Amino acid sequence: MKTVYVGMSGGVDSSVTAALLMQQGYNVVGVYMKNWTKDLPGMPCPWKDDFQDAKRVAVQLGIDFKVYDFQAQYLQKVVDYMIDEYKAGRTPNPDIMCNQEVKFKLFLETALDDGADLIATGHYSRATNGELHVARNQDKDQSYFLYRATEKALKKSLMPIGVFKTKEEVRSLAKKLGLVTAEKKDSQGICFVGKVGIREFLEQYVTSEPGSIINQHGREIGQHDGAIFYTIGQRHGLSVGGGLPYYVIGKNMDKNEVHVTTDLDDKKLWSKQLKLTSLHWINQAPKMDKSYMVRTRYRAPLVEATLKLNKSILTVDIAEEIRAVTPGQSAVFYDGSRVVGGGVVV
RNA sequence: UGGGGCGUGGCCAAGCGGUAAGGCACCAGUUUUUGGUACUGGCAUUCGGGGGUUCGAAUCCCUCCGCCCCAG
Repeated sequence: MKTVYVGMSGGVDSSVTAALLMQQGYNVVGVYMKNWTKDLPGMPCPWKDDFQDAKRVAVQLGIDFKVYDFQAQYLQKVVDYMIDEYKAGRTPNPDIMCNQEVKFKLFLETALDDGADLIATGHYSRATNGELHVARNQDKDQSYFLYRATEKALKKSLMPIGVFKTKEEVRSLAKKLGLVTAEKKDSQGICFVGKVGIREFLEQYVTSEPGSIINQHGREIGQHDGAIFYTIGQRHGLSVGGGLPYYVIGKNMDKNEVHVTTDLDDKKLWSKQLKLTSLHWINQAPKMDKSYMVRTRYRAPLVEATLKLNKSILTVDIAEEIRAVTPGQSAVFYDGSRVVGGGVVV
């Protein structure tokens, strides 16, 4: 009998994951990854509740339960990365980094050393034969966040939630099994900070100064309180009114300027070509003479693209214009249902 | 100082005698395991101040205040 260590976050999905694997005959061990426990002003960290829920489900299922304390590594690999990226004027995706460094590396290695044959997570995605595929539930598909997992890690990973067509099925199964997390609300926001906004989080770690907001004609139309807080395509939070909404089209970190436009067709708001770095391919590198489907943000519709590699930079020509492509964010390629890999927008 | 124009919520802006459109911003919520987007809802008992005419005024009259433009 194979032993699977299931990452249990205290949510429905990972609860059902553990239950399903038991039914499938695995020896299941539940693991709560303690990644972040820090309270922030006005928003206590929900880790204790989540931990309790994970533990309760483990007890309900009658499986062993462990806690892995990854706080130090999480801080270094995910939080520091995130803060550094923001400081550099980019917009990072901490959850992708969390999957790459913590769930499918640290957790995997720790579990294997601990006696596991495999690990499992509650992701809406499918890991089969070292390949990563989209979830059957197209709406919830989380493969975007997983493109930096390695083939080696995927060979050791199970994602049983990926076969469900709807979230309702997962919930009703949880209900049928009487799991205490059956009705728990989906989590959102940065995985570790909970509902706190990114801005409130950043304010704890960086100092910022007021700067100019410049419109498409080069006119200063207002002041912001730190260019670091803004990202491409953003509309709210500028506090400048009068006529049409303003969208961020760029930043100048040296001058601490935020550039905006009221023109929805502004060239700087749309891209037909991307430059990617930090490339990561899962099975083998994509072919340069073939077209793939790509998305530059979670849940965005897939668009056709062709790739061209020179040195370590991948140039991607897209079939249609994509709005607000943002440096620091990831572009992920698909070949049918299979995730090919991707890279980070320069 | 003369001549003209304007002053409506934080911003832009309709209304020009019948009891305050709309947009932006903001706030709340929905969607969402990043950021962002989008969607829904909320948001002026009051129209620069004061007085008057009228059944009734932001809309007419008087006056004061503040802007803007053109003159000389």
